Amino acid sequence: MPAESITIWLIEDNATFRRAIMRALDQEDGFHCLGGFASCEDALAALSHRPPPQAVLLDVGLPGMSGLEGIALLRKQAPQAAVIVLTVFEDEDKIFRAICAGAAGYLLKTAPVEEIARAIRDALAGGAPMNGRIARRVLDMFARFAPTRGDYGLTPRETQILESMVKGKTKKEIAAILDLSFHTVDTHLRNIYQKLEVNTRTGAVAKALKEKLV
Amino acid sequence: MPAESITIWLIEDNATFRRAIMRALDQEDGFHCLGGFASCEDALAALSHRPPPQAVLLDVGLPGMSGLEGIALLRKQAPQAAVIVLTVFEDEDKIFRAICAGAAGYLLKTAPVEEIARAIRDALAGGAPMNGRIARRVLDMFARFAPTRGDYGLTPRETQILESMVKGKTKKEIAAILDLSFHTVDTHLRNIYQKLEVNTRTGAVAKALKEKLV
DNA sequence: TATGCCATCCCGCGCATGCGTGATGGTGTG
DNA sequence: CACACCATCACGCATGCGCGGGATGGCATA
Repeated sequence: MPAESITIWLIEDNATFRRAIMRALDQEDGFHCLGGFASCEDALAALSHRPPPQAVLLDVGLPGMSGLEGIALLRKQAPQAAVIVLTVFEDEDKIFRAICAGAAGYLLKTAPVEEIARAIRDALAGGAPMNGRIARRVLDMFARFAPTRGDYGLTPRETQILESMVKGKTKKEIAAILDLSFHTVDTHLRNIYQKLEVNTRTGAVAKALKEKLV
Repeated sequence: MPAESITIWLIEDNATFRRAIMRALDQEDGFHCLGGFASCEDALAALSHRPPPQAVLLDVGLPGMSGLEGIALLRKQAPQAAVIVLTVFEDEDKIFRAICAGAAGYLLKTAPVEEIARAIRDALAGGAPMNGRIARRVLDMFARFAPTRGDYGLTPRETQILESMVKGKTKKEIAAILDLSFHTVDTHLRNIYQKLEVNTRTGAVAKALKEKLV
């Protein structure tokens, strides 16, 4: 095999589909599909006695080990391999978890072979190939993460006390840390509760963390 | 102008670059670059007496209003317009904030006109065009968000109670909600504290939220 | 059968918390 | 000069909480 050819493994339980993809990729210029596995377990076992590939195409939704776990394990045993998820699922949770597990790209199974080939090259070049709709979903998820930085008009002192509270300190401890009277802390706390529209420290901490105002 | 042509505005302070891009895009098939602005303020003002375009190319790092704020305002006044960020910056914070503000895509200024054109079509088709490196960065950021989904071996019941606790409920309230004795909730709570290695409800809630185990 | 693990329930002590109701002084704005 | 807002401090009371002790029954696995 020529030095510049890209080594690929494919993990996909449907044997027909697997072979079809492997053959198609192998015919693409510069690709070498060296491994076909029906499950993540098989691929992981192979990693112990075979050199890792440069890219792994992984179908999530396999029998046995969840594909999501699979990504994490593959990434651990072959960190330099780019794991590209192939899936029929488009729901946010799956996408999110795949990305968190370290997937380098996320394609739909409906993608033509040329797109898959392009994606592999892209991933190895440091990119993150994604189907357009998937990419949009990722951005949407992202946008939903930090938008709720609500401003409740907390004063610096109140923010400071809220921070200590998030760390699990009691009023007495906070008073000691900030060199204040217990009563002062108490008053600040009440004002915080009012501004955050809560009436327990638990509620305040929850709101503070959820809305990232600490 | 033909019905199927795509209307575009460009916001870019460098007049030479702006005119070059506008001309180039206008020559692309199906594009109509109708507006060129030197600042977000100008574009926003134009929105009040001109129909919004389908896509806005926006250079962040402009004088006056920050480009990041600009995105949010544009999105508010012309929600249906796809805002694509054009930038020289590749740092995570800028990318992150642009995305949170609602950018539909993120391109580098070094991109050739064909790529820009493709990106606009992609964005309008519901995609999220991104430069490959940018996309990778987005995924990296994402992965860094939820890495610590630690497993503390909480039982279903304990998880359930932890959830209520995060909502700010007292032990008595939780008991009522789950139709349990107060004492039962108390015991579960103690077990939760032990497993999470905390000793206050505040600490438990903080840990639960930080590590996303709710 | 024994040994865990889980979910359920019970009592009481001491301290922390939430809240009502005050007060004082500083700072900045109309 | 009021007025608002902030930071500071104070007392008391009812309730909630953390924790030290218990207990029972169910359901697995060894």
